[in-house]
Order: sequence, then C-alpha cells, then structure tokens
Amino acid sequence: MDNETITIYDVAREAGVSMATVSRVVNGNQNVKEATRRKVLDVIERLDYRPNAVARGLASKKTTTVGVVIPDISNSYFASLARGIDDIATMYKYNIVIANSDGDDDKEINVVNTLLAKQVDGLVFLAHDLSDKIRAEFSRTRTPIVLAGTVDHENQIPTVNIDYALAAKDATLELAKNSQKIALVSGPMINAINGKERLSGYQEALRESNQTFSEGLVFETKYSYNDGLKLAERVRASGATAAVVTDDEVAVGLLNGLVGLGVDVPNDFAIISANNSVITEFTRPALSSIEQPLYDLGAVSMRLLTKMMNKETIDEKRVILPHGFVKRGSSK
Amino acid sequence: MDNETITIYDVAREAGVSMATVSRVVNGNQNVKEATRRKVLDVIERLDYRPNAVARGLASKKTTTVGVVIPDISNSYFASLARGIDDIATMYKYNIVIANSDGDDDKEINVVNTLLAKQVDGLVFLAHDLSDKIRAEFSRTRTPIVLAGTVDHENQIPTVNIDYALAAKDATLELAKNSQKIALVSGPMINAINGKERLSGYQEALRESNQTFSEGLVFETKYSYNDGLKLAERVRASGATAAVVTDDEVAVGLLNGLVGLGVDVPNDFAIISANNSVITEFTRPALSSIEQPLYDLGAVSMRLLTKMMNKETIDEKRVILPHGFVKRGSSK
DNA sequence: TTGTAAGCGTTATCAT
DNA sequence: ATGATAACGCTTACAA
Repeated sequence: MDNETITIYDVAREAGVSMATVSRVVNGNQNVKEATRRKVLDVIERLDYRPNAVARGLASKKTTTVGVVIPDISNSYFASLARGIDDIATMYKYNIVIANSDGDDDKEINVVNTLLAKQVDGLVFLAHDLSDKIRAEFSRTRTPIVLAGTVDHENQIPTVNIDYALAAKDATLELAKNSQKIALVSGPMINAINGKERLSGYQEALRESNQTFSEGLVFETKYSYNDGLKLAERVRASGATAAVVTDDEVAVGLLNGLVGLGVDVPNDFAIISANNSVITEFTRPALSSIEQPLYDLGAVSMRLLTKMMNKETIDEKRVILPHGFVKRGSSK
Repeated sequence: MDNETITIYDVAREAGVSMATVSRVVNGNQNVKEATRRKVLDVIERLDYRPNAVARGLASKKTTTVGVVIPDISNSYFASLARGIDDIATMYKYNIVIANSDGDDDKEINVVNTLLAKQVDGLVFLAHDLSDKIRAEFSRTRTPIVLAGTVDHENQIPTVNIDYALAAKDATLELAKNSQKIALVSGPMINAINGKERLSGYQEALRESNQTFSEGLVFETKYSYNDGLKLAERVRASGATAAVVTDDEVAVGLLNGLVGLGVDVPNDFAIISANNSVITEFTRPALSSIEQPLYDLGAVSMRLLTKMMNKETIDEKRVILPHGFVKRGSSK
C-alpha cells in the first residue's frame, strides 16, 4: 500500500506518450512539440514525479557526483578549500561526496576505492603528501583526478597549487631584514613533498641573505594550536629571533606561547604565518602571513576537473596560483 | 579498445559459475561452497573486478549514502559537526554527500531535492532555522531525516540539540553576578527558532536577577569576525557592561573591537561566547564560553539516522546533549 | 516529432 | 549450493 514510487513509465502512460518522450522533456531535449511538452510537464507536476538519479546514472554512466578526499574537514584550511570545490561543483551541476582521510595512507586508499565504486565522475584529492600506494591506486583508474593544495613530485597528476618554495622564501626574506636567526616551524611532514618544498625555499632565502642553515632551527609539529603553544619554549631556547610557521593554528599557538613567556612580539621575536586564514586577525598582535588563495585553490581545481570530465583538452596540468603577503603586527 | 569495464558477468563466465553465485560471494552470503568461493575470489582478484555501486543501488534500492545539508562547511562550527557526522557514517559504511545551503531557503529546497533524487538513504539537515517551505519538502518524502543543531519548534522531525535556552540563561546568569547591563549579541535570525530560544533564556535570566529587559541591548549581526568587530562601538554606546554572544567568531570580533576602543575586558566589560570552538583560546584575554559538544552533536545525529534507516524503533526523537561552561579571561 | 527496444550492472525470487 | 531470469528506472540508438 505504500507502493508509491512514480517512475517515468507512470508519467508516460498517464500522459499518453512513450517513456522516451518523457525522458526528452525531463532532459530538456528540443525535439518535442510544445503541446506534448506541456502535457508531460503537467502530468509530472500532478504525479509529483522525480527522476531517479541512480537509474539515470546506471543508464548514462554519469553520476554528476565527484568525490573529495580530504584529511580533515574540521580543519579550517581544508574547509576553505572544500567550500571552493563545492561552489564550483554546484555551478556545474555536480554534487560532492566528502570523505575524511586523516592523511592516513590506508584510509586514503580505502575511501578512494569506495568512491570509485560509487562511480564518481571525478576526484579531487587533498593530502599532506602523495604516497606511492595511493599513486598506484590512481593509475588503476581512468576516472579524472586532480590534486588541490597537494604537490606531486612525479608530475603525473594535474594539480592546483601555489609555489610553496617561493612563498616560504619570500617570508624568510622578509624576516631576514631584521633577524639573524630565523626558525622554520613546519607540519609533521617535513619530509613530505609539501614540506620539502617549503624547506628548500627557506634554505634558499637563508643563502641569499648570508645566514647559515642549522638543523636546530627547524621544528616539526602537529597541526594544532596546542602543539604551537607547547613549542614556544623550545623555540625561544633555540635562540631564534623570528619564525616562519607553515600553519596558522600553530602560529597562533606559538605567538600566544611566546607572549605568555614574556617575549615582546615583534620586537624581540617576529612571526610570519602561512595561510592568512581569518584566525590570523584574532591575535594581538595580529599575525603577518603569507596569503594563500584557499578558496580559489579549491575552486580552480574543481574547474579543472570539470574540464577533464568533459574531455576538454587541458592546456596546463600544473596550475600555480599567485600567493601574497599580508603584513600585520607580528613582524616589523 | 578502452572497453575494460569488468562486470559481474565477466567474473561469472571466467569462474564457470552463474552471476548469482558471484553476487553471493561478493555480498558475503553463507550459501556458497568454500571451494566455489575461493575460485570466484581468485577470478575477482585476477580481473580486478569492482562491484558497481550504482547498479547495486538501483537493484537494491539502497545507496549507502546520506545527504548532509549544511549552511557553510567553511564555518568551523558546522565543520566540527560535519566531522562528527562523517566519522559515524563511515563507521556504519555510509558515505556523505555534503551540500552548502548558505542558510538560504531556496537553496535548501534545491539541494534537498537533488539529494533525494540521488536516492540518499537518509538526510542530516543543519540550518539556522526551519522554514515552512523546507518543512513542506520534508513531509513529501519518506526518506529518514534528522536535524542536527537545529531546533524544530513544531516537534515533528527528530533532532539532536543542546538546550539553547538554558545555555543562554546560564551564561547570562554568570554575567549577572557582576554586571547590571547585559547585552545579547545574536545571529542574523533572532526571530529564528534557535535565536528565539536563546532570547527567551536570556530574558528568563534577567528576570531571575531582577534586571529589566531592553530592546536596545539586543544586537543582531551576521556570523563573521568583521561583523563583530564593527559592532563594538554600538555595543559600547548602548551602555552595556557585558554581553552574551551566540557565535564565537563574532565574539572574537567584539572582544578585539572593544579592546581596540580602549575598553578593559573583563573589568569594564565581560564577554561570554557560545560554542567554545578552539578560537576562543586564541584571543587575549581568552574567551569564556558556553561549551557545546559540536562533534557529538554531529555524531549522535548520524547515529540516530542509522537507526531510522534501519527501521529500528526510536525511543527518543528529541535528543538533548548536555552543555557546559568554560571560564576564561573575558569574564570575572 | 515520437515510439520501440536494447541495454546499464546489479539484486532478488524462484526453481532445481 | 547453484542457476535462470525478471526486475530496478532510466538513457539512447534506431526506426518510423
């Protein structure tokens, strides 16, 4: 008695046409007489018919859904990217299915496979680095994939990034104007591609400003406020008088930690953060920061993906978006 | 030549069994001889066969996907909820398709419909309030729906919330210990259900502490840092000496705005925020805050949804999670 | 402009 | 324990 699934067939019968015709009007095909269209539309309205996207997906081999693999949606950095992705996806009539990976290799492989099983039309992949295992998974499929905010050192997969090395270099150079001992505070993956890039930019800046590189000035930490806070003591003990920090939350923690220790920021210690997310404005002094177009990184990667799904020819598979620098109170 | 879609049929032929048998082993059906299972599994491995979830969904009428309608995934409040939702979803083998609504009625209706068209097995709906239009959409479908962090004043739809009125009352009472003029800074929807609840809690607290309610002490604003910042002047001009703020970002803005105006927080002005998200620790002084179990709100609502999708009987359709209070430097 | 019918890749119901 | 075969609800040639 609860058997009320209205199908295209019901509409066809009720409107006195074939299901092909109904399909045509539903899909906006022009080859339908205006009178018939009206009639069909009427019945659709009356029966409250809604096309079943699953059946449609099976028949057309298109799901109008893309997968988004993301380390942690509750991290504001990734959340901003995700918003950019969804807005463009929506614009092109796609939905996104989001899967958190925690940056864990096995989880990544897992979710990529279930997403592919669900026949997503494309995949946007965000991670801290690209493991060989996940690369192997990628090579098994013909589903279009683009990396957003994630460097591929093998240059195999289309990516949308900023120039992380240059950004780190710029920030370091900025600090070198006033400081002789500049620390680099990086995420847990200094050996990851993304971290490597930043490290090399940092080192290059040191060379150009005739400062010597020292392992003791490089700090690795997890991406959280508390980790930054805890790090303050060690950083001060290192004798550094400035730091480039690759994560905003960590930078806030470091700043608050140092200030809590009685350090005068920016006079005794200068800080430049990396993402210019809104939280850089929350602190006192506010954080100077490299400016990353987070939303755009997501938006552009999704746009790129639409082109790939559409089999358009891609002129440039490695998009580099410009970054900037915003000077606030934490540096001189 | 690129015609390499491996189907269950290919596996069947290759293994010398029927597709029914292949389907059985893929689905872990016990009625398969161990030898046959092995043989089939072998072929699956060799052919690198992956079941097509879309076809499966059409045949079984289950997609193992749930829709999540969310105002803005880049807002840390909602992002935390989303993470809770996804973790539990994953635990129960569901994927989530997320759609941003910007809290806009029309967009909400839109995405709900496309989600339903995609045959999601269930829906988690987050919003600032529940419009009649969206309620009408909900009543048209038999797909299970639960509201997370969203009050339904008609008590029709299962919800998972905290007691917003009580939380606002608690915070106001806390401030009333030291202040005689307490402002309420609310989101754009003071007339929305959620806002109404908070307003009533605020008013109740005023009555209990013998303070008079004044329209001039209620401020509405959008949910952003800059809106809070801009509000500082007006709030100070109102003569208020304390404020309950219903959004963390706005609270940070208000705090920084007041401090920038030379106001001594907490001595001349006390602030209590609402969500205890991590940003409450970023400011100086740090923000006292109502403590909401954001992640749990998401997790519990998803758990509730799994029960509904599973047609289990639900004992309590209106779950209220406990809230707390964290005292920091912004209040005395 | 419209209709017919063959898929799409599974699950599920009967038989056997 | 296994196999045929009919759905599932739609798209898409191909005809007419």
